[in-house]
This record gives sequence, structure tokens and C-alpha cells, in this order.
Amino acid sequence: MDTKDKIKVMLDSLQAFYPAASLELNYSSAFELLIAVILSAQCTDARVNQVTQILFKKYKSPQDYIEVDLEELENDIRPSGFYRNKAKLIRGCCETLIRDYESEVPVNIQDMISLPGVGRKTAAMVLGNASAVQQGIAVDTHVKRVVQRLGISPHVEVDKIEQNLMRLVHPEKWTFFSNATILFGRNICQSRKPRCSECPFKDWCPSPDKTI
DNA sequence: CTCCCGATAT
DNA sequence: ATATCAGGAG
Repeated sequence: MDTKDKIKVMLDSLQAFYPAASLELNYSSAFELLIAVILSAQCTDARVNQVTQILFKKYKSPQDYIEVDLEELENDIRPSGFYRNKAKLIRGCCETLIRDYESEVPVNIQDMISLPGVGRKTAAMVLGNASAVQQGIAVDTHVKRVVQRLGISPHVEVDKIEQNLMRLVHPEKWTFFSNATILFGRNICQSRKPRCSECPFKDWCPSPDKTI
């Protein structure tokens, strides 16, 4: 089966499995999602939601994040891990939003990745889910693992994998593909103990039983 | 490439 | 004990 067919089969199955694939992060604006995605690095959604439930009541705007002491912000996001890094990134991000973007989250990917703490994965995820703008495919650890196992992209660099996927998937489906593949990677094609017997692609997957 | 960080699954 | 979890910066 060639790569194009794999993508086609994949999209069909994912539509059936996850007809309305969405994120499991809680947010009520592009700005909140931006903060949530920054916090989600190397951290589960459940924990991020736990943190943001309190955080979003206290911090409503970019200004709110730069007015408190850095230590206070660190303390407020501590359970998400990497809290010193993340606090600094959030501060820098909010400062840039205020200075260059009138406190609004940009709606194109070039502007997004200019923000401290925002790479293509975060940018694509925020744009696709909160701003309904599909300018990239969020290649996170799940998407990377799934497409590697399925033999869809030979690359190991996420940027190259993304470029590859953007050629293979119609732009209107970029966000769906990303969201659904992440769910699939979390629920079926897991990193540690993949549930290959339940996988709709087991007949042609070149990496049966967790070889990657 | 390393570092940042802590909780949880295995 | 150790690998991993919705990464990105230096």
C-alpha cells in the first residue's frame, strides 16, 4: 500500500472512530488555549486542566500575567512541570502579544511562531482549534509516533514530518487529522503498550507490536 | 545536543 | 528503576 492510500484509509477510519475529534484541553478563547498548550509540554491534559481551572479565574489577559511576580506565576503553574521555563515563556509570550499584537492572539502561523514558547506544534494547535485557521499540522509526540509506525513518513524531524503530511492531507482536514491522530495515538497506538489487536490498520502496519 | 520538571505507568 | 507525558529554547 502506498503512502497516499495509507492516508486515505487512515482518514476514513479516524472519521469513524472520532467523528468530532477535538482537544481535551479546557479553554474558552484562543488566548486561553495558547496558555494551556504551552503548559501541556511534557504533561498530561488532565493535569493542565487542573492547573488552568484555577489559573484562568485569576489571569484573564496578557497584562495579568506580567503584572504578578514571576514567583507567583511559577507557583500557580507548578504542577504542570517545567514551571520555571514555562513561567518565563508565558511572560515573554504575553509581553510580545501586548507589544506587537495589541494583546490579541495572531491568526497566522508566522506571527504565532514568533512568540516565545510557541513552535509550529503549538501554533498549529491554537490556530486550528481556537481560531479556525488551518495553516499547519500539529505534529506532537503522538502524531510522530503513529506516522512513524505506520510507515507514512521516513523522517524523524517533526518539521519534515509536518511538511510531508501537509502534502498528503487536504488542508481542510489538517486540524481534524491532527486531533484524531493524537486521540488514536493516545488510546490505541500507545507508546508503551500499543493495543494492536484493536487497531484498524494492523493488517498493513509495518511496525506490529511496538517496534518503534 | 541538553536542559527544564514532577507525576504516573510499567 | 526508568520511560514517558499535547515541546521549545539555548
